[in-house]
Amino acid sequence: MESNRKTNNINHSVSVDCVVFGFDGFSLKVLLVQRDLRDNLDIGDDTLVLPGDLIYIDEDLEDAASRVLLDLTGIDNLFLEQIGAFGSLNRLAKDKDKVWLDLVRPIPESRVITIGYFALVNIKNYTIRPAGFAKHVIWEDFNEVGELGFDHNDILRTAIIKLRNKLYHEPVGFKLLPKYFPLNHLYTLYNTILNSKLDRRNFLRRILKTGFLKETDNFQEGVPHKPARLYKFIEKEFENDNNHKFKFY
Amino acid sequence: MESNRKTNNINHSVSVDCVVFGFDGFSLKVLLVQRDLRDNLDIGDDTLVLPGDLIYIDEDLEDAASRVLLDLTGIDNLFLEQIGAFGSLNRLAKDKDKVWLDLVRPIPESRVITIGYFALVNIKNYTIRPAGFAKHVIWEDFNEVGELGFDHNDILRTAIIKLRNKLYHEPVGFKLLPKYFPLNHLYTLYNTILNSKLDRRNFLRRILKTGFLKETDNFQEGVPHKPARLYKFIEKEFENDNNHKFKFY
DNA sequence: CAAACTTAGTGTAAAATATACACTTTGAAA
DNA sequence: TTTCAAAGTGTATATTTTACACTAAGTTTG
Repeated sequence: MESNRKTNNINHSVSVDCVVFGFDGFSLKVLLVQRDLRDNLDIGDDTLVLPGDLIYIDEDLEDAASRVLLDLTGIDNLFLEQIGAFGSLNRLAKDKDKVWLDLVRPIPESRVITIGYFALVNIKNYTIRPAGFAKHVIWEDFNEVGELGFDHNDILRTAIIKLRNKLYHEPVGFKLLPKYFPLNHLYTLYNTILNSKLDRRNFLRRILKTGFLKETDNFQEGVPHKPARLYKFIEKEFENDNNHKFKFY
Repeated sequence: MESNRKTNNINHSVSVDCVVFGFDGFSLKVLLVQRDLRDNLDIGDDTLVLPGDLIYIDEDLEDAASRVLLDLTGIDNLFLEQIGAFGSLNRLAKDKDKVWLDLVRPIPESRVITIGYFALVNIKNYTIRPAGFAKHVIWEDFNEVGELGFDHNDILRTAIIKLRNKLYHEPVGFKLLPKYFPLNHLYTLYNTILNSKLDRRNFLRRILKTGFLKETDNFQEGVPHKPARLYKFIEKEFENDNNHKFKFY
């Protein structure tokens, strides 16, 4: 991102790329950046890519992912989880990718392995970073994502699978919602992401039985129908090793 | 491994490390190598590590893992799955680790990120590679693994969690068994790896209902009791995206 | 102000699955 | 031919899932 960074403090073999998921109440969104404009180039390349960057030589992987997202959204301390490493030899081999690499990278021909991360954010919290490339950042509808640069479609594909599995086995859907939310928002979130139409009654029963939700005394406001009670997520211990027993849905 | 490899064909920032699981009928085993002897050093360092190596600059990640395991076991085409990337800044910072790096690596001080893989092998197929460092390779009982070099205990910890989750949701236990096996072997395998004592009757019923097992006309031989029927695994389509529905156990 | 509308919120019967046991069978060894 | 050890099968009960239906309560409309 900052192009004045000292070259010798950069690891030219390893980058991070981030899949940031958001939910606007209707559909699942992914944060994408326009790679051309991002670096103030003008090579007529409007290719969209995941936000990412080479890591510093003295930077932990997750810190690098955090930094990229902080630069981009101004939000710190996002929920982040590693997707895995992507190192296919031809991951940067598209013609357009090469043009971009030549212009931006000090060692354009070097082989780069990327570590994918995914983040879940409450889309309402997202404020465009005032300066710089912020205007070239978009929330793209997940189902309308086209061909991305590099191997980013692969990374995205892996990310959505991880997200779906997580949704089934871990209390993670809340991270896409504001602090207080009506149960129906959680319900549509599950339906949207899992691409299903769960039975509403059964969903509510099950989600409440998990014990991760606490009802509050607040209700929806400004809705043209009976306002629903707002719930909040209760932080509880959750052992990853036991997550097969846990059916969040 | 081969130290005559050309330095400029190596990516000095990225390595692979492999967790190879085996099952001997009683306990879960992990393949470990003695790092000192492996490279024909004599620095009085008997530290055990996971098999691994720097990747070649023109080598896919999984190919690198395969290569390491082929060198080690002579077995090709192992079941391999990525665990993730491990890139903590202090992952090579133990004193003993540094001594070893100084002796073996052309650029000992370089920061190395490693990609972990795990493999499941039928331990009976494992033949020690005739030459070289093979005698410094051991099958260690999983429960008796002590402090390993580098951050390899972290990698191992992540691997066992992945293995357990996989065992619950995917038909993967077979890969640790020979082609034909009695159901009881599968049963003890599950109990061993999951650290549980499942109800035998219910286990058998469930495992058969999955449809991934086919009975054969062969039976155990040389056992001092009623010989059990041998089963084999049926290759079927398995969608990773649907694996929450699938309870293998 | 009453009727219509929309989503909130709850009840339940039937089907399917999980759990907890117990018993029978069969080959080898004593 | 009796004993032993593990193979292999049955079932009653508890629990969970599924499928569906109804009532409640604000808002808007006529």
